[in-house]
Amino acid sequence: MNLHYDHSTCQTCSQRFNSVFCKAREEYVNAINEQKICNSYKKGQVLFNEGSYPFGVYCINDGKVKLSHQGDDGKEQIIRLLKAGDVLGYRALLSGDRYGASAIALEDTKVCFIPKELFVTILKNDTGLAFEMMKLLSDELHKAEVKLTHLAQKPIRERLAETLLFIKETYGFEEDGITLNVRLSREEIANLVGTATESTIRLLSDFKKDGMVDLDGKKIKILKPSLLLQTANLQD
Amino acid sequence: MNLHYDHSTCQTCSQRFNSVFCKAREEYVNAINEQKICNSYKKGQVLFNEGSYPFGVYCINDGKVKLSHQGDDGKEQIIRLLKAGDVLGYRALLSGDRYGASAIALEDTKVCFIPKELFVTILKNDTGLAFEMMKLLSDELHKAEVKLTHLAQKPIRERLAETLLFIKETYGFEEDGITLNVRLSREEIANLVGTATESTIRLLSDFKKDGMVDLDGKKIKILKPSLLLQTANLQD
DNA sequence: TCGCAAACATGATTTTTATCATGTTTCAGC
DNA sequence: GCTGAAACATGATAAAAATCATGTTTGCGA
Repeated sequence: MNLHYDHSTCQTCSQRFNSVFCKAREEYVNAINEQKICNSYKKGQVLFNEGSYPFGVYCINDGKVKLSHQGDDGKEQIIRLLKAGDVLGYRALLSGDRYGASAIALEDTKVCFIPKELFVTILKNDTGLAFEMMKLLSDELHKAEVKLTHLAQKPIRERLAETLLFIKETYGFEEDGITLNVRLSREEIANLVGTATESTIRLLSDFKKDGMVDLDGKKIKILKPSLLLQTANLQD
Repeated sequence: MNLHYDHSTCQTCSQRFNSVFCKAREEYVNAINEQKICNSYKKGQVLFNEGSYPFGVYCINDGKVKLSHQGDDGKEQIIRLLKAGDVLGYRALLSGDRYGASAIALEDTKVCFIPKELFVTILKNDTGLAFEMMKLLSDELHKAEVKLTHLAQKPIRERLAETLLFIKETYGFEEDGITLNVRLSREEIANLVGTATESTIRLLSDFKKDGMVDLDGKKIKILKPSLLLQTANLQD
């Protein structure tokens, strides 16, 4: 047991400067602190399932989570990658909808749950937070639209390079400064890129041959970010 | 000049029951009525350009507009189709960002412009409208995520069928009850589906052979919606 | 209404990507 | 450390889709 970890108050939460919720007025931060429910999820465990109704929002205190949408043929499509400080579950709640995707822990993860009523009450009374939520939604919408365009127009090689850079941006490196700080299977990377697992494996081998990355099991080292960026062929 | 058309007041606007803005409190509807600027755009004219900064939001009074995003290689990707009552330009404004896409009139279109300051003031003071905006953003985000998954996982034939049904849902039929009530070039349909123009032309011919649609220049008639739906292979 | 450019159409070919098959490695659990 | 299942890897093949080429139609402006 890790005695240094303490999520008993939002005031001492390790994410108190990262989350959107830290932008709420103090009285509401206190209310969240009183009503939140903290939970731990082991790698692979499900926070919520696509198709079920939301009863609150989640804030990641520590760990990593994937949001994945089930395609019509049952194939997974990873929609978003989330890290400490990120909020999830708000989309369905604000739409008044079922969850459009499932949230699954990519590693052992600590999460605070904020009940729907409290979340809505705060949004109603705290204009600042409401604007933050609108900004968050707008940013996500923009990212989705860009990804959509790339999915429609770019070859898989470019999309894989872009995805590796995206993972780097999201989770960063380990202490060595080159190893991606997350363990994703080839299949998960494929489901992020939107391609077949074999194509991903093959292209990763190519990237290794080209000296852009190094592969060591699930560990992926980014050797030449600039070459990857060039391969991704991003203009905007 | 059409004497029957009158957009002088929001109270008599033909879209006063369709737009999100009609959900604002009365005092704000009056404020919008005073400050809005109405404009007409001819087919092909640009309402705003990707990359420029927003200074307000637009509400379509009459007509049709496409929102398209420029891919890295300059190829158009149509992100959204808009009709009377729809609002556009809010995404960039709420993100504090440049426009992520250009808005172009698909036919002669009448639009009301609402200045940024007014829009923000109303959102700050009218919680109901703020929630409506959050719902709007959430719904758009959900649609984008579903489209993203389909783009990644479904073959072009299914996506074209889905797109035709989507156009039907958005713009409906002409008086005859079968002709899609919008003129889109094959290239535009391709840029909506995310494929090459030739592939779209070929598949439309196939659909015609299969008796699902009829083609008469740019007019597309939906003969068998149920067969199209089956071809689209939608589960959700 | 004539001419002409753009849009539409279709065949041939090439490229890209998925699928299938098969072998190897890795790693969790005994 | 052994073992078996899952993940990784790679070659061969097939399918899907883009591109290239060429001809036809359409519709707009002079």
